[in-house]
Amino acid sequence: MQFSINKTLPGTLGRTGTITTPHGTIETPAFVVVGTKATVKALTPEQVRSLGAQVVLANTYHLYLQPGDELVKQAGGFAKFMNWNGPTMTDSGGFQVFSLGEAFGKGGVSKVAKGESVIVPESEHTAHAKLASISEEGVEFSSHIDGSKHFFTPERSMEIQWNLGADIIFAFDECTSPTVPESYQREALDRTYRWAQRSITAHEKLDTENKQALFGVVQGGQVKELREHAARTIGALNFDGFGIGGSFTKEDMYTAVGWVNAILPPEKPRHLLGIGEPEDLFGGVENGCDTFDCVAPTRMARNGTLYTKDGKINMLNAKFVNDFSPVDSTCQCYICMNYTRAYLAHLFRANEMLAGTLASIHNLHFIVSLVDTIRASIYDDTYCAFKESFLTRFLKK
RNA sequence: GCGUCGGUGGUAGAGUGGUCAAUUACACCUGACUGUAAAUCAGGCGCCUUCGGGCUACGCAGGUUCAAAUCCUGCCCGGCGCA
Repeated sequence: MQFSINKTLPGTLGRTGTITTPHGTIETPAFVVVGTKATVKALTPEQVRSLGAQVVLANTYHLYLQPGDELVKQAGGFAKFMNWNGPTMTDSGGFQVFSLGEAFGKGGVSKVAKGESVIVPESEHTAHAKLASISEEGVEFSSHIDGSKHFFTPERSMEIQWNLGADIIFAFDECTSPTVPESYQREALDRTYRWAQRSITAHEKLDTENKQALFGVVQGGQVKELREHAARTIGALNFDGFGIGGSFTKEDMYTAVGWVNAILPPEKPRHLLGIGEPEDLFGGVENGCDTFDCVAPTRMARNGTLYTKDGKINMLNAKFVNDFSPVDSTCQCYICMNYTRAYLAHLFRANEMLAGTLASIHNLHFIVSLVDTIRASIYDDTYCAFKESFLTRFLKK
């Protein structure tokens, strides 16, 4: 993998660039489409391609459990397996340490916290039922599919990701919950650093020809000192790029990302893990992130929420039943050119599979082309004007 | 015509004297969703309310009872059986 910076966004950490992988290039900033189980839910790869996506990200944990990374290896890697002819990434499974561990069963805990800090005092921090438990060696977890026990280590994650065969892979990290105290954040951060070193060592043994790029993951929660420490230490390791992970408060997300990217080596690409609501992308780009992935566009789509330039709309709302206008009258996507809100509303109400497909095409097109436009606006020197006009309209109530 | 079973909220269908404004499901209304345990989840769903409560409701009309969706009588409507 190679990365070149093409232009910078004056007065910010933002830049445009090109990532060259063995399976094609990624013009950055770019939105990475999530295809967890080697499928972008509800879509064919042709649809994913034609909506403008450049790169797909799959998940180590999920593919390891089903159908198994050995089988994916036999298939020629997950890209070939799913018939995606383009750049790919895999997440390390580190996020599942969070979602199946500390966040398990807690509907209110997500990686982006609402409002003030949700850190609970150490004294009130008690163990909850969960599917994952962490030790220095790695993470023991129970399969959410059949309850069987498994053990992930940095070495195992590297091995699985090698078998899955993505162009860009991530070091095994611990994504902490926003509900844990700072003392734990610190402990987890140190462990993630040691896991990063082990990930590099393990990957070097597997990938002797340097086919896969390995990105280290910067954690540190919402604490400036920890974030900066992580950026310095992880940034000093021999990674090809970096992922910024963990939990944020919505308001502090961009500043936290800025702390990190001010320190990370600028010549290496940075991926903001799991972030991707429209309003978040601007903050991410300005603060030096090159790529983003997020399940929001596809999950929201399947659940009936669609992006429009005037904000999100819920297609299940009664008012759309006889609304024969397009989802977004200014959108050029296949859905907006060919279908009405009333039709989408009907498909959702009738529980037809096509609802999820059409909505996913629209939402992904919306996000992917939003980031494309952000990129273009940096080249054109119109970024600030574009951001202003987009956000004013998108966020107005 | 006789007999018999049954008529419950938008629908299906529980309930068979008080704890029933009525289980449950679906439908309907609204909200949530950020490295996918997710085509998922949560709340609401008779009318009014100063949120204490008040009012009207289980085919219709009467009656028994302190108390009826629940018991009795008549009527109306539907299924089935016999003529």
